[in-house]
Amino acid sequence: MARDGSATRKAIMDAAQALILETGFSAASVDAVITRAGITKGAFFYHFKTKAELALALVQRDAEADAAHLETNLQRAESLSRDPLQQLLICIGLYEEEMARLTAPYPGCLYASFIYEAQLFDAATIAVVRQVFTHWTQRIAGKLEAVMQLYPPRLPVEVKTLAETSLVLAEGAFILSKVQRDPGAVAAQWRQYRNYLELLFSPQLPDPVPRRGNDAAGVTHDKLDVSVPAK
Amino acid sequence: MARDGSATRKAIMDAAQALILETGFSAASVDAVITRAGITKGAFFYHFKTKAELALALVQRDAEADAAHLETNLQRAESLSRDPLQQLLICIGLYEEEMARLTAPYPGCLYASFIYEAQLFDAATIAVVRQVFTHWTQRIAGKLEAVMQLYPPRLPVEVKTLAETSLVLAEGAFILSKVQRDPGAVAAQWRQYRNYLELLFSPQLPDPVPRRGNDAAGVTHDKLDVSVPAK
DNA sequence: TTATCTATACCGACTGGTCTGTTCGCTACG
DNA sequence: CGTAGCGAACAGACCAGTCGGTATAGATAA
Repeated sequence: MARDGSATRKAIMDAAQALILETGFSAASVDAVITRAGITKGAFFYHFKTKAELALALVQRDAEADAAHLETNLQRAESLSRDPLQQLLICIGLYEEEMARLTAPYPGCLYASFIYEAQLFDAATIAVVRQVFTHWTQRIAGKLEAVMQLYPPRLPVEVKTLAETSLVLAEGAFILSKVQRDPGAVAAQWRQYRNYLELLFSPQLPDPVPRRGNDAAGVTHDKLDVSVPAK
Repeated sequence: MARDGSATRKAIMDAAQALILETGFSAASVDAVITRAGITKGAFFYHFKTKAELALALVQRDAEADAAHLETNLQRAESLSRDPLQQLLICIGLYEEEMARLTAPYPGCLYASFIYEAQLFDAATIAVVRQVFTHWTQRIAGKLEAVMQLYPPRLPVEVKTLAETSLVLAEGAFILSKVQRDPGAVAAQWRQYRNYLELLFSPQLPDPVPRRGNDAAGVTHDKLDVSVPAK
């Protein structure tokens, strides 16, 4: 089957993505990528005219996957509750669950990786990253608007900023998890965002939690009552 | 004055730091650094045996500066209130003010930059980053412990995770501000952390804010009544 | 059925340039 | 005059990208 190059193309992109998350874009040399992918220079430059073209293809692939992922989770959440606040909390909870399921390779984000080497990329590549960010923000902000119609926030907040906080927490959590080599850190930070939204909007606030023992060993992370099908 | 090389050393480090935040470590070549610093290869390798040694020196310098910065802000906060919760909120507010004062060069964090190129650095350099993170976390967590002794949280939280959220928000906000080219984004996210802590712990919750006009134009960011001396 | 042709998919040696790091020499102070 | 501080040329490794060539699959045609 010398006729289908899509597998090779995918192998290149997968190898490159993993390498970039480990070493950054500049240090992920074409030689290193092709070694990891098990192919040669010829194959690489057959599929991508330049290394920059690979970068663009990578962010575009991630952008589409992430957008689709968000829609999936939002739709699941919307089918599980009619209340906008609950929908948002469930959606965040779904992301939390997914991140809690992660194990070995400490996650990372290509967008952040590229942004910290921003000068290396052309405007189009960076534009994709910016577009992903604004799309995510607007999608969440839309939900937050609906929430605000129903529940006045206990503190003055801008919807846009509050929506961005979800992005910010995710990106920051990736960094923390890499530093600590603890994939669980990401889920824990999603949980903080859920807490924040709940405290801001939820009409009936939970009773204060009685003080536990001296160290914070026995905190109960109550599970969401939503099971996500393995895809 | 051929006898004092410390100025040259500082020039190298400053140029390198700025370049690294723009392009990443690998792309910040020694040639680019010395051009920016206005010196030559000889001077560079007189002060730093290798490029890796420069990396270590940079994170160490930042680590010391950040630790001192945190102590300053904590002490200022402690002198302004006797209540641990207020102290923490004031301390966060001080960071928020400083970030709000930033303008042109969208801020960035050397730690995050290094972490996304982690494989390039030796264990000692990464260890410094990890140490900065744990130190910050423990310092904030200590304060949070004192807060919890007085005010039971409205939701179950781990002090460590909650302390890490401050770090996570800061790191994530740097990324957001770089993507949006908006230095103000960092301050806005610090504010979210203040909100979260207030909602979690403050015994008298503010009244729900009445819904404003359709767009979120007129949010009042009430100023802290604390002025920070220009250092 | 078999010979020929063409486009796709890939190989691997090679090139010009850039990278980190070395070497040596100059100069100005103590 | 000795050495701290630095300039300038150089060395060897590595980089992205090129190019002539190969293998295979299907279309065409005899």
